[in-house]
Amino acid sequence: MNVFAHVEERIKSALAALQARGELPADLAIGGIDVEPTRDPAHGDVASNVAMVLAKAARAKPREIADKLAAELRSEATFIKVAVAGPGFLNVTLAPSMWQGVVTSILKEGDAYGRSTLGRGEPINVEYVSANPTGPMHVGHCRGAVFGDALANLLAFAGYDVTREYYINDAGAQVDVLARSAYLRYREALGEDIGEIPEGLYPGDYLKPVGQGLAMAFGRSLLGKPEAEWLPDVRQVAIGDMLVQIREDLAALNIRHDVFFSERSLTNGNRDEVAVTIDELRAKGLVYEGRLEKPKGHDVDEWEDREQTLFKATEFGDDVDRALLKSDGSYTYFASDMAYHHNKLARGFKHLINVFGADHSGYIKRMKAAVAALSDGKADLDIKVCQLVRLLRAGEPVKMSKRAGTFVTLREVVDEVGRDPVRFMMLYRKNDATLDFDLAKVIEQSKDNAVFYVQYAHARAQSVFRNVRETFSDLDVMGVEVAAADVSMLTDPSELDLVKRLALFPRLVEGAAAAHEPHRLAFYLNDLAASFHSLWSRGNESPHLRFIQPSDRKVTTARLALMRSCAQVVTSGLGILGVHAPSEMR
RNA sequence: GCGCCCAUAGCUCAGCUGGAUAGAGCGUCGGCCUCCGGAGCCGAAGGUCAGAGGUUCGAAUCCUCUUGGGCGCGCCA
Repeated sequence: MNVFAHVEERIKSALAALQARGELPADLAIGGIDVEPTRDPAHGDVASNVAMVLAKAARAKPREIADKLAAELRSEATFIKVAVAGPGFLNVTLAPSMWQGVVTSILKEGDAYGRSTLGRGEPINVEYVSANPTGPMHVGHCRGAVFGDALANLLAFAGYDVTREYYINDAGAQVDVLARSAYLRYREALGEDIGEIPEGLYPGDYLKPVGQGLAMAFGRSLLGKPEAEWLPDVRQVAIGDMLVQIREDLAALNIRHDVFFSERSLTNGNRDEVAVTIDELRAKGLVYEGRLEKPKGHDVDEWEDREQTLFKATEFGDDVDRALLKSDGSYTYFASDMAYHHNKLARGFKHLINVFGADHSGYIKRMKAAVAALSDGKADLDIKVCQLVRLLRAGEPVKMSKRAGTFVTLREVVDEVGRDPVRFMMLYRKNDATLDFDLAKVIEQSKDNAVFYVQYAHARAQSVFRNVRETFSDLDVMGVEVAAADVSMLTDPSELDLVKRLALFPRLVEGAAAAHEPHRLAFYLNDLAASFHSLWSRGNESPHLRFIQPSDRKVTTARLALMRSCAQVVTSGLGILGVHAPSEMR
């Protein structure tokens, strides 16, 4: 049961009643109504702005409408107080049974509590990570990976049919560099002294095993041949090895993708999907041969003013038209990416989400333009940009240089601080704000650290479940006696405070899913844990508020029900974030 | 030069797509362990929401400008 939905429903039927009696215009457009928790308990439990929103269209004063609605709603049995306040807020105080009933429904729904039909089962494609397959994942990839994964979880929880996708950039010049670098390691594996790795090739040691693997597979057969003969084979092996490693890195973070989509596959088979896409755009009159102006204020060496094949991105809000072919006639990355999105649309996705790193933010407009053009405006693309992560250790920046091979890998970070803290901290911030990630602080188990704070709440609840067996040996915490507990015994303000927080969960899930903002969940869980810990401490001061009351089985059962529903929401919420809810912290 | 993102308490950040008196954590100061886990709880101090206009019943939130930071700027990916 969603209490906010319940109130909204009652308000709407009250409006209908007023319209039926002619007290409000019959053709009044009902929209934009908010039903939200009050910030101040003095305003009751739930507040709505109905009257203010409808005032103009109804040509009446907000307070007048609110008064009429209030009169109508006072007969509602689940409302114990309906008041009009301020500029025209409708403040509703609910009967305690409404709140207590939340506990019962959480236990009834179990891990389905909070799930939503917002997505109506519609397919949605979330593309994230998509790191170049030229090396192990480094910390820079970490945030986008965790964000995309949590967002995908959240959307699935909110009723979407989610496909998690990784775009493999295996067709450009970078993978050729990878192949050359691997070939060098191959020669090294066969005993040759390769000396310093030349400028422009990847120096990392991670390619040594690739070289050894090539030596095993090909023996000396690739030696002394021209590059054109060995490069495709070496490239394929190297990319394959890199992808294996990337999947392992992702698995360490509990991340998995449904589809790994190869850029090369767009042009590999009988059908050149890039050409098809460009033809389609040409048929729409969106492709032309032309010249671009040299960008101002930015040093572009060797600018060559030449005619090229361009996509009319400016017709869809981009700043300039974008090139589809390079000077050597091959496709630009953007052309391939358009074909890739054309492919997504062809697979039936009308909702697309791409997770980008901050360094790709300049790419947003052209990508949105591409999807708008390809789908004739019928599909939506949301691009979530994850800002940079500053890696610190005890306040000092960790120095990284990709050239010197001293960049910190994702695996190193996960191994050092653990999966749960990494995931939670990456999500405990808006995606478009920069993030300081301090390796020393993240493992401190204190309130500084929201992960442990939230997990601790769950562990404490589990601890009570263990302890209760000593008092009521025949009481099964997970059984029907608790599920059917008399929740009307939950009357203490701090108990109701926790219940109200639990009641917020479904509403929060919908808001976070609609906004594509999983971080809201992390903050919610922190607040929920605070309510829980507060209630717990009340028991330290007032023994009659402890969960286990040896002399009162009914009260104990009711409180166990509350604990169980809280543990359920913590588990569900952390689950969406991909964080484990432990039964003990020791 | 242009585009995008950011600016909220001493510090790190929320603020539920425009709601009522702007909230947490850390830090500072003061309290709470004979019993369900003190990795916790309770309280106090701390604000020109960068600045100036505008939109309206109502703005930290939306629009314009200014200031100060970050990222990016034909054929790289």
